[in-house]
Amino acid sequence: MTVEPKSPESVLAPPIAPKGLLREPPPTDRGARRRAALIAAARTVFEREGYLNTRLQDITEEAQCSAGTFYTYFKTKEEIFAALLETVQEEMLHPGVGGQVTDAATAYEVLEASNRAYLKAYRSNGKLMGLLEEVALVDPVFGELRQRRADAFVSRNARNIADLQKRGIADPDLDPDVTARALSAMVSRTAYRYFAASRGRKRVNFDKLVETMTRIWANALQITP
Amino acid sequence: MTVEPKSPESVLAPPIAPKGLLREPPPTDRGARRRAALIAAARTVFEREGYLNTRLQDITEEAQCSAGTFYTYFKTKEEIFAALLETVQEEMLHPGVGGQVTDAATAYEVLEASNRAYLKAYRSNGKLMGLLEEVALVDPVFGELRQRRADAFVSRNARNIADLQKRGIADPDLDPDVTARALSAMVSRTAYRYFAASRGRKRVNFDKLVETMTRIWANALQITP
Amino acid sequence: MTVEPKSPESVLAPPIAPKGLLREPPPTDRGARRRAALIAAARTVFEREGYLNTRLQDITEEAQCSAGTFYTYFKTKEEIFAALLETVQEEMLHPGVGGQVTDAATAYEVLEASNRAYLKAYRSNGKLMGLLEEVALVDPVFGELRQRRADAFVSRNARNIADLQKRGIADPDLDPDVTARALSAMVSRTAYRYFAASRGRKRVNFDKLVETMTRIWANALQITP
Amino acid sequence: MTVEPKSPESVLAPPIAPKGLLREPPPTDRGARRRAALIAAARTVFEREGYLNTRLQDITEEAQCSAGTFYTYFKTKEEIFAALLETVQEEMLHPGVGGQVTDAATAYEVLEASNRAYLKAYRSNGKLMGLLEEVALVDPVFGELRQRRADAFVSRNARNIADLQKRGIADPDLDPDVTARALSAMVSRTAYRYFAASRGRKRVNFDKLVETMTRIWANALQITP
DNA sequence: GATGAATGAGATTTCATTCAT
DNA sequence: TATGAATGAAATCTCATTCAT
Repeated sequence: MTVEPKSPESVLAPPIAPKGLLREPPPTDRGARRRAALIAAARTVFEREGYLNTRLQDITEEAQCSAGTFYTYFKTKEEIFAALLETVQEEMLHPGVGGQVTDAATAYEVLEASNRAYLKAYRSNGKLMGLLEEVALVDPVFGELRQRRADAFVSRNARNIADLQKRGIADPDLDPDVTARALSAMVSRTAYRYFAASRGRKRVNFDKLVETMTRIWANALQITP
Repeated sequence: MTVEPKSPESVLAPPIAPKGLLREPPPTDRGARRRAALIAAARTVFEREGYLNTRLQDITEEAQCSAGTFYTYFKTKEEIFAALLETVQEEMLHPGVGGQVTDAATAYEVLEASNRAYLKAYRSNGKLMGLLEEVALVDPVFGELRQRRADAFVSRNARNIADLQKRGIADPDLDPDVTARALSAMVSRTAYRYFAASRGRKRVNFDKLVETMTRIWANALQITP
Repeated sequence: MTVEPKSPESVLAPPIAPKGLLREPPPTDRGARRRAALIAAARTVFEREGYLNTRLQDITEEAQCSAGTFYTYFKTKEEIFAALLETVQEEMLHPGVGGQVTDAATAYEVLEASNRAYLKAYRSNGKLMGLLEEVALVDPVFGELRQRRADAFVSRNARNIADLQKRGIADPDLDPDVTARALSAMVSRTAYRYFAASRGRKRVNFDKLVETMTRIWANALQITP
Repeated sequence: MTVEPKSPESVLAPPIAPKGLLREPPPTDRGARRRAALIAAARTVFEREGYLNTRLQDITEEAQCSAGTFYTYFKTKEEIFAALLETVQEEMLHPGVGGQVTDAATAYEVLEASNRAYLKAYRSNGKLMGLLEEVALVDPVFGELRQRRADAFVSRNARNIADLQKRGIADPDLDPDVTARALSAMVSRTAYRYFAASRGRKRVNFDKLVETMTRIWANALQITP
């Protein structure tokens, strides 16, 4: 199973994605600072209150500026959320040591590394990922955006699965598309449950989580480590 | 792997759930009809507009009654949604074919029958299931309710998996809890994608879907048919 | 000069006109009363403050109801203004005894009766006419509406003038279209000055005004009484 | 009919008028250029958007300067509009041919020259004249200003008419004041319709317009050329 | 002078809920 | 019960004007 070493987590699950509808950055330093403060405030409030419950006033209060100032930088809640995503996307998309997966790795090891990277990234941004889930469900723009991204990664995974099948490594009876979607959904949804929506429930052992995800995935494809 | 034949889909994924906060049914016939009409209207509008976008006025318009009448039967949007769930829960929970799974069935066959029943039920109420997803995310009451129900079924599945492991039929290296949650999530999430959130994308062949879900599940546990 | 006896003032100047964009009347008596109260309040406030200066809150305060109630009956300031116009249009359009002008009247007498009727109507609704002037200038919808109405009457006047010219009664060197527009503008604008925009200036003798308008008009066409 | 040859159009209709509330011109060259640029921008935007629709930001954007800079030169929208009027008043008031009217001209010829000059000036600044109409209606300061100016010219015209009556040249039955106001209104309003508010309607032949205005005026006074 | 960020009063609009009829 | 009018608390958004740099 050959995988581009650049972004291994992409084998498994969709990354987040900002919107292109962002205006040019403020010319002055002060403006940049204020904009950043608003975005930080937005993150704080969004994570505390949820996207829907957040009023613009909450954000400006958190950022300690007036209501009007918000509109100097953003037009809508949607727009500041897109800006927030853009701000954090780097940490979300390159969650660690993806590049270190070597060519010599077995398919199983690649899978494990990918899952680990993905879950690690998810864990360290759990609240934000939960937020993203909320927004995607509630705002069609983000919903479609996320959909498209997810689809892209699913089809890449599907190609990989088909490739493994051709080479006799994976169960040939599985439909590659459906399987890819199902396994991606499994990982991302499980991550969501443990890291984003874990309302006061017992925490899971991270290594065990990685191992289980990987083993399920490998078993499902009938890849034996 | 023994399963209570009553609700086979419960092996795999959480059912929907009504709320206990329902008032007593209206005494008169006319009242009962009104109430039913309001619930039917609510379903129509919810499915058309989404839960959040729906205003109570939309519902009363659809039900062709006045705004005030709504309050004769329900206090809030939440309450009518709970009533709607109660109305449909029977068809959701007993999707028909469940009872046909025999004791003699192999674990694989049980799995397949369960998946088929669950997916069939999901498919025939796709919009409503999507709605439920929205509401669970948006309204904490429903979110927690759904969580609890899901947890109950996940732990039952976990027990089943542990049992299979003990009997040497399932891969002993898998953590039963995490695995149960992951595979349940996989099925329910995949169903969601294909039947609830399938915005204009190509439809999947239903039998292939059932087969793939079942095979992944069986492979994951290392159960060979 | 033959004129349809129905609405003699139409010879000279455009009538006001409401909009067709009105919703159906409220079903209950109480609703009808409230709607009427809002329109009356709107007239009061519009005439006192001007159209632009009027806030919806001013109207609801004057009508002694809450802000929300406004929206039960109207969507915008524009809409309530249209409703107001509709309410008053009858008194504005049929300002008196138009039908009493007999066939035997000379062209001069017809002119005088028309002018008198128009000016009388204008005088008794001066503030409202001024308001209409403001709205037409400020809101394109009403501007165009008024334009179209005015054009219709101007062209009728133009036909009358052309007819008089053919019959040798009016100065043949005048362009009928331009003349019709010019004389109509003269009357309506003069009325506006004296009755709508007469900010504290000395009042004019009404009969002298009628006489002068008529004489100018007659002289202009070279009709000698 | 003797007329001061300086500004013949004043016989017929009111000129535009600047305000006295203007501050001293900026000392530096750069300042003067900036101010001029702002005024030019204001004219562009006012004519494009209308006075009311124009936000100060529109003007500063058009002038390519910052919002704060506006306040270096003007205090309000009102003030920059006054400055704009001052800038254009020369071309509005001395439209060219005025001085060429000789003493030997007959009253009719004077009338025609005056009308031609006025209409020509109006035509070449149609949009601005329309703007002035809007501002006069919307802003009481400009409204009164315009009123006073108009009154001044009307009374001069009234004196002229009275003079012609005394000399037996004009119809003695006309009230000089009302007549002066009416005929002035006729010309200015007609000009407005054709040159300022001619939204897509067919254009008028300019010479015919001049001729008709003049002939109506002459006929009205019973002056035969 | 110039900049552009910051302000905040003020206006509109929505809609769940109450209440008089 | 049914009606639909009335309410009024939010929340959003605009923009003239001020001010720190």
